[in-house]
Amino acid sequence: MFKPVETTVSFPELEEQILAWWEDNQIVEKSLASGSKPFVFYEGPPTANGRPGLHHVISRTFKDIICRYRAMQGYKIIGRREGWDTHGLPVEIEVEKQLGFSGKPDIEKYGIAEFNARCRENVWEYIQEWQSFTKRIAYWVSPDGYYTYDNKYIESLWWIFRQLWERDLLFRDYKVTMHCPRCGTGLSDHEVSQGARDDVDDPSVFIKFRVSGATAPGAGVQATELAESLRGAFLVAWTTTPWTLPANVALAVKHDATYAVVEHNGERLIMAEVLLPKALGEGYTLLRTLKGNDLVGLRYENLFTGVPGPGDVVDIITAYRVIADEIVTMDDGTGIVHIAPAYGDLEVGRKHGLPTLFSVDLNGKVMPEFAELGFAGKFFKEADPDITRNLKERGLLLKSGRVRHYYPFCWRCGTPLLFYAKRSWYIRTTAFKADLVANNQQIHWVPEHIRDGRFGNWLENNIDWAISRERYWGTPLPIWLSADGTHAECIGSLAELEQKVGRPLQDLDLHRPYVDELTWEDPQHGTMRRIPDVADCWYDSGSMPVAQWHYPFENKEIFESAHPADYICEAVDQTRGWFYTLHAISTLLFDRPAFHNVICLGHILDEHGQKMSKSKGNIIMPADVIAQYGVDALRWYLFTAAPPGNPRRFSGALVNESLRKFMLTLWNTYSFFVTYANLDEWTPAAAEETEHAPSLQPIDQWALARLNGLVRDVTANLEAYEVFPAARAIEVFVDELSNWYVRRNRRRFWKSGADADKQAAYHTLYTCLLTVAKLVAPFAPYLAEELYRNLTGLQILDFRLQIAEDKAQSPIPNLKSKIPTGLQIVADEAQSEIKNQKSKIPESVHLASWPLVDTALLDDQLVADTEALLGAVSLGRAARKTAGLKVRQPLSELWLRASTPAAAEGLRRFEAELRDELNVKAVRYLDAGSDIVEYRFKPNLRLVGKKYGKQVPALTVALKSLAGADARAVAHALEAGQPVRLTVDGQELELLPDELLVESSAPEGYAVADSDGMLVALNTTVTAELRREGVARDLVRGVQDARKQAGLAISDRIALTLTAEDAATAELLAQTLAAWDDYLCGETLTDSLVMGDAPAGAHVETVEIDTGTVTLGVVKV
RNA sequence: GGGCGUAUAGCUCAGUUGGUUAGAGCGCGAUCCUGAUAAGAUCGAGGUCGGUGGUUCGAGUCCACCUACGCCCA
Repeated sequence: MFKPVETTVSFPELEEQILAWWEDNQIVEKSLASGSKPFVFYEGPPTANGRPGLHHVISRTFKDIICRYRAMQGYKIIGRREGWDTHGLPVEIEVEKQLGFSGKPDIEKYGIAEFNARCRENVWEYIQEWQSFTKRIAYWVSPDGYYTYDNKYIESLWWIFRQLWERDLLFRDYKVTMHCPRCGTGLSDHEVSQGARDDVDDPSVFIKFRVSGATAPGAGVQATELAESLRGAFLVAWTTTPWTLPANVALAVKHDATYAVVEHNGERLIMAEVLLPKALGEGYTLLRTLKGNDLVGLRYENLFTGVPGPGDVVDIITAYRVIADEIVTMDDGTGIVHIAPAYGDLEVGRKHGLPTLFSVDLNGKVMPEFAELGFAGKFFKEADPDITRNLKERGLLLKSGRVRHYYPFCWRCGTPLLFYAKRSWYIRTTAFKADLVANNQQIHWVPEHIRDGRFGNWLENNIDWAISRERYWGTPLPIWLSADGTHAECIGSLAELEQKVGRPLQDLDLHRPYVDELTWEDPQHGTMRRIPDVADCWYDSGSMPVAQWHYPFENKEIFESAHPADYICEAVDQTRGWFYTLHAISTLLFDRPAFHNVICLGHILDEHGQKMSKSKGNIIMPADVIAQYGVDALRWYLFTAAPPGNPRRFSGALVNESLRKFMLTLWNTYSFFVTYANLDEWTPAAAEETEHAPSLQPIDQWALARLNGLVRDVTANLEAYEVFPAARAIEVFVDELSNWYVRRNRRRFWKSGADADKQAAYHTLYTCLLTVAKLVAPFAPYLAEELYRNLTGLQILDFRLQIAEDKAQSPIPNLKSKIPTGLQIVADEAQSEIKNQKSKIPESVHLASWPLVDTALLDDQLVADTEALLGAVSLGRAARKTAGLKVRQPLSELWLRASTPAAAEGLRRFEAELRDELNVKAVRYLDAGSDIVEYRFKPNLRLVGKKYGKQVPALTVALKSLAGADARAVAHALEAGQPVRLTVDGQELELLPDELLVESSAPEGYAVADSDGMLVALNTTVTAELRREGVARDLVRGVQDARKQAGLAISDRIALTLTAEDAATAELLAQTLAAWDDYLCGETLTDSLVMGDAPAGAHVETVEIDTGTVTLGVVKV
């Protein structure tokens, strides 16, 4: 007995009920605690200061499905817990907005302690929404999670810093940031893009740099000779920022571009040949040309003398030379680019070993060192004319003008921004580039192209990781610097810090400003103070494998068994975010990857392919979709819509399609099964008795073979983290189960009695449904649970237990409300007996075992034969369509030709199915012996192509020209499995049977359809006898329809009256009934059949037969 | 500007190592089937597989270049 199942179902309601049941029975907790073999998962932490969106649904469902799958396989999932990213600029900006702040000075005034306290609260702003969302989408993680602002978490981060420090991997260098000289703060990329304009009026100056005649160290003889010959010539560079010229240290050329030396107004100028006309117009004479590479190493006389940064020792010999770099383009200017690392070209400078020189300070003022030149103290933009005038006076200005172009401004105050090289802390990842690349090769990426594409390239072009941020709400860098700036220490634990400051710090909040207040005296170097920077918050999340366990201070065993992860999953934008930081930290600390498998998700777009954003108003909230269609439909859509790496367009309509196409199909099959199983009082115990029983029909064997093939394929795909093909395979199976197996076998279920054949059908369908429920469990956890718990009998056991408990409590229990309609339960057992039965079955599908393939039931040949059968059925219907013969009209014969002898063999096996499905009396096979058709041949290109190559076209022609007796002879040979000799281009070839494809013409007078080498021809002659049989079937259908319309139960018996509208119809009716009245009565449960008008109260319907209308009257008896 | 990805029917998407007539679902039109189904079947309209060139007996598939869009970086 099963709980009755209605075909109408509200999935959102069902899901809410199951959710409540999960909670009442601690299913999540039990699942989290289950398993033995370890499987390691890392939760990539989101920030809870925004609301969860669809992109969170997709990443969480893809995380969830793999964890569920592994749990069902008996793995103990380590790290299946919440994680929260709590630090960083986005949080600060949110709080700044709330407080109406416009920059760091406001924060300092407000107080760092209060500001950070607000940040700490802000990160939990939507935590409740996140938690209920997580629960509702059935993302099963332990709420006992990690969060990055926790003191313990930070202590682990400090430990990592210390490891790096000891290995000299933490260092200080310049970093170019966008800096607002008025606000005195760096700006994030986001802020910069808010204030950038592309029509800014700026100077456009062409500067001459005099070639000194010397060369940089390491230059060869040729370069030395060239330098000598070019002595006194000018390299011409172009800039829109003359204020950066005092910081110039090099000139860059493009290595493979052509440069010209020209005579112009009595001077020799050097610049890119293609840009000569633009820069100089007409008045010049070409002297010679050179490649960019030839110029490399030339020295020139510096225009000004830049100032080294405080504490820097600069080796000036490395400056004022020509370098070749990829940043140089031939788009505008002169093809020679002026390089000032301090103000934007830092990477170029680092790559070529150039010094960093300054001329403007952080307030945007020209430094006092330039006082003699008259522009010291000027705001940098205002120094432009002075510098230009100075160069003009010295004869170093070729020409000057104005230009409109892109330039960034502060979004708050409108001040032009400086590109400014500031002191910054770095992790020396470049020292491990080879290891980063090698370890990446061990990672299984889905999709694969990320490994050597986006991620691989990123690693190949690795730059040191700038780790420090001049901000407030973040992990404080544990570096203390002496007052004289020469001594630094990195603290690796709280205990060490306590020792330094000489007092316990148990109650210390490891954030600014509290850690900033801790100082100590160093005997040699004076007071040690913490540097003010905090860590890049990507460092926080990338360290989570270590820090989430407070390693190495606690949980050593857990950590050691939980690194690397077996699986992680996030969207593609994390290649340079979390994926990279995990990988980098793991490689530097442990020399191994942080994860073995990763699914990299594409972005979710709206239905027009636009990014979802607040400003466009096209955001779809997950809660709305879930309320309408349910979580499973949404999840199923996400798994089946597209491979996960692709971007996907989203709309509610698409989710609805998943619901109708997949979920309802499965539900209705399930409902069909339960309805009839209950009528027959069939139980799973009966199934065990008929296992492998000979009464299994071929179609049962097919269903079980298909099912086991499905288990095999789904398992293989999930093993490879290929969720999309796994889900699609299930979808196809469910469709075939419903629209082939159930449709073909309905009669076996509703016939009376309980013979072995019926048992076989129940056994087969039950096995398919229960196995599918388990396969579906990781994908659609609610639906699977409902199916599983009813099919295993657990739901009924629960009802019985409920009744038994109520009876024990109250002598007259009122149970009606608790039992579904239609369910008869008599529970006389003791509670202990029911509990005993329950205990034998895992209580939830998510605690059940993943299905194993029963290889004995696999039968690829049978599956292939059925596929051929389905193809033949489809062609037969098409042939009927063209002939205008409905399937209800029986026909005498069908001719069939398969594409290969093997396929023909398979079709013979299912001849009965084919006859029945296409309603024909006989199936005949077209072979070489039947000469009603002409044969044609084509090469099987897949085989022949590789073997014969260029001869293929000639072979095709030769085959095409075969006709008549020759063709028949070839067909004979192929059927006998013998090779065929054929002369092609004067050469005799021997073609094997597999290498040819046979086609044939349609027989005369038949309705024909063909496809892929298979042909079906129907004899369209309808004899009087066939016609009567057709009419009988029309009548049956009409009566059945009338019964249904009259609202009769399936088992109700009726009295039937029939009236024809005219004589011809009456005649046909009479002839039909003479032969078919038993059939009609039997099919429709008719006890009495009377020709004549319907009695009063009868349900009346009409049915059309060949000659006219017949009126039916149906009365229940 | 660079890297990566995507481009196939009106829409959403499949398309195995290159192979014979490029598919599915939705939508539209028509017909049919049905005592599980909110369903199903068949047919039809709808494709220069983004473009150009190349390799090959043969290209949606491989290569080069170009175009559009997306993401990341500069």
